Amino acid sequence: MNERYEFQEIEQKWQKIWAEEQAFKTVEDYDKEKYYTLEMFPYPSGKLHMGHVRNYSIGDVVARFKKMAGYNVIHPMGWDSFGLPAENAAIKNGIHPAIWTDSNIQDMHDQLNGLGFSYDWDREVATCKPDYYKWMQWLFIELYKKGLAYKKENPVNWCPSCATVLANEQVVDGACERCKTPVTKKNLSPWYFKITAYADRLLANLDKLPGWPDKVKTMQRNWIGRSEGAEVVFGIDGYDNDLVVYTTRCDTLFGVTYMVLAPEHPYVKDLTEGTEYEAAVNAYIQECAAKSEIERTSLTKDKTGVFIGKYAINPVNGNKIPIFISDYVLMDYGTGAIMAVPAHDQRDFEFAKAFDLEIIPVVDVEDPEVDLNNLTEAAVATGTMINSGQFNGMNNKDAIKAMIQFLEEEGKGKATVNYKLRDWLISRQRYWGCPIPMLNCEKCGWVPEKEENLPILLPTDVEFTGKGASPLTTSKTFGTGVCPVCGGKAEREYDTMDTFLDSSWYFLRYCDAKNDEKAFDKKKVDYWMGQEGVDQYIGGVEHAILHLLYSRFFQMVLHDLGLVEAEEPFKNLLTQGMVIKGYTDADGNYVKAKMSKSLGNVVSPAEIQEKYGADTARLFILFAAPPEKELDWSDEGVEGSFRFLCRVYRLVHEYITKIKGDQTPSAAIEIKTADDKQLNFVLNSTIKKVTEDAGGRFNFNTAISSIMELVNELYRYKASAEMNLPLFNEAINKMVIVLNPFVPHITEELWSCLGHDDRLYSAEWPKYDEAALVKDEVEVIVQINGKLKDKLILPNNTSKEVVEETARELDKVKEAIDGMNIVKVIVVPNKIINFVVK
RNA sequence: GCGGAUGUGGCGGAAUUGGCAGACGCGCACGGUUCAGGUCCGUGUGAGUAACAUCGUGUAGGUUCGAAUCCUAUCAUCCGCACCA
Repeated sequence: MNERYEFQEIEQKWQKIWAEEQAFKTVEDYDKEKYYTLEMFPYPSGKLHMGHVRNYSIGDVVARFKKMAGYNVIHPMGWDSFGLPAENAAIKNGIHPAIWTDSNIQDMHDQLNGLGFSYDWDREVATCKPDYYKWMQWLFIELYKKGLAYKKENPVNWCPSCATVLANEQVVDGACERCKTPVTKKNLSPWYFKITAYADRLLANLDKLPGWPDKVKTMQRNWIGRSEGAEVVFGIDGYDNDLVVYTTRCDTLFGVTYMVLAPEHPYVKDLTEGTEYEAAVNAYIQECAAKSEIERTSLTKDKTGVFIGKYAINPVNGNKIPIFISDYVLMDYGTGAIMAVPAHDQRDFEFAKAFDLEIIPVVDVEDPEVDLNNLTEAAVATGTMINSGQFNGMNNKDAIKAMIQFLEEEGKGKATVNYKLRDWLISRQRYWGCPIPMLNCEKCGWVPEKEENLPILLPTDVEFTGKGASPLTTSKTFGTGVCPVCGGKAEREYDTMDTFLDSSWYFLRYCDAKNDEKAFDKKKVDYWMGQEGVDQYIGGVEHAILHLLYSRFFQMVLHDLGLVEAEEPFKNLLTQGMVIKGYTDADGNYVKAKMSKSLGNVVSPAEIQEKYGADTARLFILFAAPPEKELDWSDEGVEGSFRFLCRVYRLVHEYITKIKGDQTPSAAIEIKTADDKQLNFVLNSTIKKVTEDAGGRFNFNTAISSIMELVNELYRYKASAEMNLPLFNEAINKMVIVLNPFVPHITEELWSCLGHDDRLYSAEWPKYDEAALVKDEVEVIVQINGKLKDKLILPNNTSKEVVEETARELDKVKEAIDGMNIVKVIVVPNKIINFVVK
């Protein structure tokens, strides 16, 4: 055994051995209980960052622990390898995206191996490879056949910088989620997935996911945005069509004093054409269209709009009320039209004030501060109905139901449910993505490609300019195909798929990654996924809505298609916190922020690995904070972790010649002295703690701290007079095993040095001895009125009576109760005695 | 505005069921080892006091024999959503 901890030598040695021995290869064993550990696969940018290292270190501990605990563990890794950076690199450097991506994958593959992660590389997938995207295309067609994919012309979100459309979910604060460029509207005819058909199920199933963080579930609930209300039918004076609005406040129908349509509402042209209002209305529509999403949503205060010269008729009282258009009404929510009740809706109130419109209160709210005749803001509290005909006197909550019933009887409305969730726009006008396997035939219209013609390969004769239409249109070979229905000439779809499709089912492909006949075998997927999906999914919270919602949608669809058993993809979800680091800002203040190149507070995994080794990097990351919290990077902390590993290494080295090969079986180890007893106690409580913390609650920081306590105890013990070598040996061996999931290289090395021929990666997790955890003597806290006064050392399980008797004899207790009345004595055996005195 | 979280030493954090607040690590101080520095080993380290007392988990109340933990109010910070009718 080397005297010094030569981490680089050790790490390389064991990585080589693991590869040679195929240590992490997993095969289906249908009789054995499985455990699916999954970390979000990376985009192959070429370099790992600390966020990756944290994500994968957490996953690796889980995988290694569960394997040692006896599960058949699947722990795969792959590449989310379609996407814009590759294409941008191609535009900039003239390297083909495939070459750029392949080389990055190779580099990152090596970096992951360098950190000692226990992946089964036989299951590796890369979404940009034809053997993966063939099945992506197949799945697209399956969705199309089910009526879940459709093409529709629409004004869509367009990122001028990325030169592509974006899904609703990819627009953040009116800007492109990726490049922050303000999004504009463009009329296109993209493909959509009908995710709204699953809105209710996506919402309801969240209640069946207790293993997900509330934060993520709440975000998804808000995003789906279910709201219960009613559609109300208004007539329009001098127009044949009815005007349907959506409202959650049916109770306020008597308070409607005007109507508003979205500027894009289809009636607007009809209602104003050839009238004196046409010019002003068109001018306003132009003005709105020119505004970017940011301008339209950020200037929230000032309400604008135009009267269109027509009147609607209130179905409950026949009142004629003016119709306006305004951009505070959105075309893509509800019906694109609203009934305005300025007395009870703040937005309507602001608009009514700006346009000097009538305000009629219809709910006498339970708020003494509100003067209904002189409102300063909308009155939104609950209350009693007024000015509402036969509904007067009702509680307004009840009036909602009564009003809906009334409308339904009159044929003037019905109860409905609305969602904020929109259908998923999946077309992208870019090259580096999966081609959409659809053809447009002059005779037959849009038809799916034949299955035997899949995959539709990405052409290589394409120009990358970053401008204009989809790059696939520049290929001379790609565009024409044969109509699978009539055999005539058909034109291919030139757009590619959103890369979020690729990542919506990759975890299923891992279960059967090499299948070239199907997307995956159902039996294999059902084994690994089970009834409830991936056992533990780990990744950043930034995917709370996009990826995690899309994947749930996909899984449900595939479940409905009979392709998989599980209805939800991820049983348990852990969202790890960001890696942050302090730095001094321009004003000289020390602040903490997420590691980023622009702030200059980045620590690269490579430099840490070179200086201290992969084990130290992993240990520090796992020790410094619980996984779901932010991780504050500290260079001193890293050194502390390194020191700990040196300390462990030295301890083994110092005693290696004495304990190596000791064959005393655990059962034959005698516990003789008090020191022995103490060491045995610490050893077993550490095993218990690590088992619970690393295997159950995933609090790796406390698991590691308890192993540190064991090491400290071993250092204390070796100084004791009568060292019990078999016990010491046992403690060191078990310490090395429980440390293994966190720092696999050094522990394999020490295990081997200790004379074992087997490997820790396939070792059995140690059990703790309950008997060793029972102490002969316990410390009992003595309190007077809840304040600590003294401590008693008593035999374990001393009766309440004896505890009280003993405690009364203590000087400090005598002193405190002298001349006082003992009101009550509370005794919790083995823990505490409290005298309540007056 | 709505929703979700989080507030504990000089710092990262622990306290899993209401029962010794501050485990473990960093930092700092002192001692040993060393020619010396570093390493390593050991001791100490919430405030306060000569020592006790006492005070102490954002703030103010409350429940309880007993509260970091439960309840009410409030402040601060972070995150998400946001003209969703």
